[in-house]
Amino acid sequence: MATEPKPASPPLTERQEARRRRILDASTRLASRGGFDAVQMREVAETSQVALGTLYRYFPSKIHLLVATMHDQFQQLHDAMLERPPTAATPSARVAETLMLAFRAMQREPHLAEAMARALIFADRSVNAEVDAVSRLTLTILVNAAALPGPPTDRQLSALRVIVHTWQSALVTWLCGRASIAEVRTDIETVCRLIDLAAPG
Amino acid sequence: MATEPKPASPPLTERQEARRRRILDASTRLASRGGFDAVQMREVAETSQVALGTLYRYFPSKIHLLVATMHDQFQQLHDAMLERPPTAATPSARVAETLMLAFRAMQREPHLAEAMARALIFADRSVNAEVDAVSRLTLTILVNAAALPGPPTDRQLSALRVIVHTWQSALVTWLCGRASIAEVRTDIETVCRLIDLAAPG
DNA sequence: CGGCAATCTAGAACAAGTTTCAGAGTTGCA
DNA sequence: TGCAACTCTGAAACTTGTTCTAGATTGCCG
Repeated sequence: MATEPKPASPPLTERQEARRRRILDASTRLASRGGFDAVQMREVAETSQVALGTLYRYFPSKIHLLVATMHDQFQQLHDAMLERPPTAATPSARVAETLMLAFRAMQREPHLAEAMARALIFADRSVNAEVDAVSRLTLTILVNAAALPGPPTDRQLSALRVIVHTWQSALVTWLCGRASIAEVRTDIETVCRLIDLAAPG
Repeated sequence: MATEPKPASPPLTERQEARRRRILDASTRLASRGGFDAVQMREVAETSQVALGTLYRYFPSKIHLLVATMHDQFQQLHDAMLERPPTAATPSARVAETLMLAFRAMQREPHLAEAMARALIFADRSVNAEVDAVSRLTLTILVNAAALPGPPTDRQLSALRVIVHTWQSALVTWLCGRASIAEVRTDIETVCRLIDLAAPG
């Protein structure tokens, strides 16, 4: 699937690591301020003290940059969740709890959420590697949250994929004012029932 | 919700109607050829024999244009479905049947599907009116397909929203090569179970 | 018919993503 | 240390979506 020099990329030097971090931080800051449109490549380059060409060497497009930003944010979210796992009684309720927690985090930074979510869903094939990374991380978070008794079955994995789709769409729909929080909550609870429904046996 | 001059737009003259149709046809043709990127506003204008400024008067952005194109295509799909309603036994199976039918139509024109789907999910608030129109049409198609005994309940409407979200996401995921047809089918069947699950009582 | 208001046309201009390039700076390595 | 290869910088150029302007056309009303 991945044709880009992503998997076997050479290890970065310390300065390069620092540059990458500065870029991601600038992206996050600009996105938090004004959303997708406010993340302008020239400004990201300037803010992170890097030449435009260098920015494009690290992230080959604005979409790549924002998807990487999302991955970065999700990792922080994941760490936070490992500290405080969901407490609800059933797998579906735990997944719903986790998603609503994530949703509330997004509500706190709606512009950032908008920028990342739109980049993620707008991404085309050239961003597959990065999008897959985010998907895998998301799935990991949800599998952890579900805390199923055994390893997830195919049906449960399908249910989780559907849940992720729904969560992403609901997020965008809410961000665009086409759905209320109440509808989002309802839809998330609705779709999370699939987990119990897909229980083995 | 709608702030644009959409609801009470004055009736178009015959020539204007013809221009609009030429534009939508050009958009469809270009999208079928090369997808989202191939729909270039200058080329749409040229192909449809209309000045660039006029194109922007009819459709205020590329996203507006592609969402309108999707609406146009769905209306044709809807007409086709009224002719041959789904035949499966349960509401969820009928909805799944309809969605897979639509999915197969998309497979026949993958570039067109990509262009429309990406425009739809990328659309921001300024396109709300048009996106809502497509959502309403989609929901209508599915409610018809389900052929529920009574009017749909809130839970069933929520289930249908989730199904639409899933269908759209699955479509894009498939178009980007991030999921196989088999996964798409599985996920659609998975999510359609929500309809039965949400049966009243 | 004459004229006004809206619409359409052609084309330039602008904005932001992306590419390119020459030269300066770094790094790895013998 | 010295050099070859790679990386970074700064700036200009290019692409495509979008806006603007000036002048022609159209549609309509008296």
